[in-house]
Amino acid sequence: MEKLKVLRGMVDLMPEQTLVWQKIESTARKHFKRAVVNEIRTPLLEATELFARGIGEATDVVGKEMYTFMDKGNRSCTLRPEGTASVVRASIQNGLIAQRSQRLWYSGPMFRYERPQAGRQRQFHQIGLEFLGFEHPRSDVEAITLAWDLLNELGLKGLSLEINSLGDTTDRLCYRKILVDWLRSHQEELDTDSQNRLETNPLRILDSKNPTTSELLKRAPTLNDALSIESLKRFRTVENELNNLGIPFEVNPLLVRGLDYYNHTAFEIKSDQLGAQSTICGGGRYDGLVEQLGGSSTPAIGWAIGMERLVMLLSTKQDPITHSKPQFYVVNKGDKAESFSLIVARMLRLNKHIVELDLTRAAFNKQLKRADRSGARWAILIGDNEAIEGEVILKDLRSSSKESSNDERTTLQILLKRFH
RNA sequence: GCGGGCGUCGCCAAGUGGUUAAGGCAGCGGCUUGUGGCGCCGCUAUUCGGGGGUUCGAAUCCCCUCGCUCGCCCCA
Repeated sequence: MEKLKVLRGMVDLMPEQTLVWQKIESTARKHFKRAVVNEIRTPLLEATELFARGIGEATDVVGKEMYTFMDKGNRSCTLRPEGTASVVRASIQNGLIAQRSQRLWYSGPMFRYERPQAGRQRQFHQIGLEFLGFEHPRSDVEAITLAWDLLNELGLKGLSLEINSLGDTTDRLCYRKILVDWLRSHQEELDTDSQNRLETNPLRILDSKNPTTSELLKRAPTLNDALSIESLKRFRTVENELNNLGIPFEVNPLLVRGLDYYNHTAFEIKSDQLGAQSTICGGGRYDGLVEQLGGSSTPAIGWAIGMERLVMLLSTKQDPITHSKPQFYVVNKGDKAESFSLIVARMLRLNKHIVELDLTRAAFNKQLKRADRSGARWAILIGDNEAIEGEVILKDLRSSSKESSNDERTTLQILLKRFH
């Protein structure tokens, strides 16, 4: 029979790995709580239309990377490739923005049909933040700060922040025209991918990794040159406030984000310790999206962190997180003992102790061997004799004494009397 | 979708044409019928991702295929 395996690009997380994930999740939860950012959870599955309209038909994500299928009602459904569109949809639908501004965060799996490689799976996980209804550039700065501080709180080193301004819609259209005109005059020097993008998504050409193209782009007109006074002023405010906070950053005029909805501030946080996929956080302002998805005009900014990439960074660190070891390991042999051991283990757990119960019915010495390996401090030995008397033998596995007369033993006997 | 590397037991791994596919870890059983850590003994791949082919003979050579992995594209 053929072996069953996970789908390509999907990953099983084994017990030793889930510890790192739990740490990230709990750190993030606490971090957001301190900034009064509330959690939102939306479905993994949405109408295809949402992403097509929200993210943009011309993007790679929508064009070739979505998990899309027809359901039994003949509706086109898509496994969410990112979180922002869903959060905006949910906020509009539930009247969240109509009431007041919102600070939201989410975490969970996203799906993109791509070739897997280091730091990129088909099912991957993001922690994201969305500020809805905040217009002032200070909200950009707070959003960025929350990303930066979260990553630092997790103990990551070698991070760098890059920011850029894409301007408002008018700026972008204006620049788009300037750029396309300029690139047309150098069309022969462009790689084929970039030539295609001239039609579909010219701004994406800016962060092409093709060497000759990127060389050419050094001479191209920059986005900054096309910014209006207001947009420029806005961008300066972001820069100044980041400086005030002492958060180091660099302006990267070639930074363009892959999704259509961004305007004004765009940013990425990269790590120097990852492979080719070095961006661990990406985000920006998306003032037009809410309206585009049917809500009232609402300014917004957000970001997303790639959890797999975080995990890669945290797993290479020196101090590994380890599983909690049992305090008690219950060894039992014999029919009455087996029955009684269930009671003893339960009783200890009800009193907040960590207890591993041996369920194998193996020989005493085998069970003790396992007790030793489990890392438990105490072994509780139960045979039929003990079970009949309602007693147990407590053994300290660190010393070699058979029984010990300290507090643990006393506590145990008191508890036993109560439950027997 | 396109390139490079790799695929031998649950894990790590030797073996690169010749009768039985090393070894280590883990697991199981025993020495020790109710007392661990150490030690010793034994057991655990009719089979080398799958399918064809070459050969007297293949894990080892060839072809195809699948999977993993790294990179391109793109993105978190």
